[in-house]
Amino acid sequence: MGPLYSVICIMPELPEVETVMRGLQAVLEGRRLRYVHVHRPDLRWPFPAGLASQMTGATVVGFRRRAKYILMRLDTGRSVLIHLGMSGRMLIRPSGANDLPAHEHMTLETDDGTTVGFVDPRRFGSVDLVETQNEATHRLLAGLGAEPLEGRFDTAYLAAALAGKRTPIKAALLDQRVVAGLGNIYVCDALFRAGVAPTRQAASVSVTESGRLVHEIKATLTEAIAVGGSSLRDYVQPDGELGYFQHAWKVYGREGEPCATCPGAPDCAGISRIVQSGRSTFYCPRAQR
DNA sequence: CAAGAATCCTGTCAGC
DNA sequence: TGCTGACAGGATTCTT
Repeated sequence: MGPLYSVICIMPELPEVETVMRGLQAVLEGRRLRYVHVHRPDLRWPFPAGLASQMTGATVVGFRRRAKYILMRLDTGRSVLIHLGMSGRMLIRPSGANDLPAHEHMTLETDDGTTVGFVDPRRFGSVDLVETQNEATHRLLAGLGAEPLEGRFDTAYLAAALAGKRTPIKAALLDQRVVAGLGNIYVCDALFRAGVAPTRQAASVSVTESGRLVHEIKATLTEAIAVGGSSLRDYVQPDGELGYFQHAWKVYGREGEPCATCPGAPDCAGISRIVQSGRSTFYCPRAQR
């Protein structure tokens, strides 16, 4: 792992997926795939039958993101549905390349000689094929909640989704049926910025607080996407890594550090870590109520 | 029906 | 030095 990962292992959430997708767009859109190969039978699920043969010879006509899924649309009327899981990344390299990188499970080569490799050590990622016109009905996409950056995700939507929920607000925001694309890192940071304690029962979050959460979720994601876009030239790092970027989380991974909201306050013990639903939550018990 | 636990996987790191 | 075990977590599946 390079210096990008020195702080903590970076997981792809919505901003990372968006940035990876834009990077794929830059190198693949309009290109014909002259070589496609899968190097093992499955990731999280089996690769669909005939994946490589259905992609080979096709031209990539566009990209779309839904939650943490990337849809690569082909001129055959089919889309390739990609999820990066927890450790998935895309590596770009010149064609004719040497050895297969470790954990590269799918390799694409375009008509201009660019090679794109899907690398995923933990193999929580997935690849599937879906008819482009039926994308929204795919089993992995059909039940997803609102896109957090779209207008449908507003105060009224979130307040309605939280009403009656007995689960902690942290768990509710991680539920992809409520809002699609948030992961542990951005939920922790958005809750901190909105001043809402992650332990609060979802139904106890007021409409006003729902509005603050909506605003901070959008702001957190938008800022991260901006960092991802601006920090990369053509979205490809010198080492070929695509779409990942450094970002300064306000609370995630910062147990014991001073809280940015109440620095120096005698009753602020800094950022705490607790476990909710088996996952780490980072927050400030003083600043978040 | 809802909520939480178990599950998949492997690189990393703390502890002995 | 090298081994072992804990840990990280997205999303599905299972259990309560």
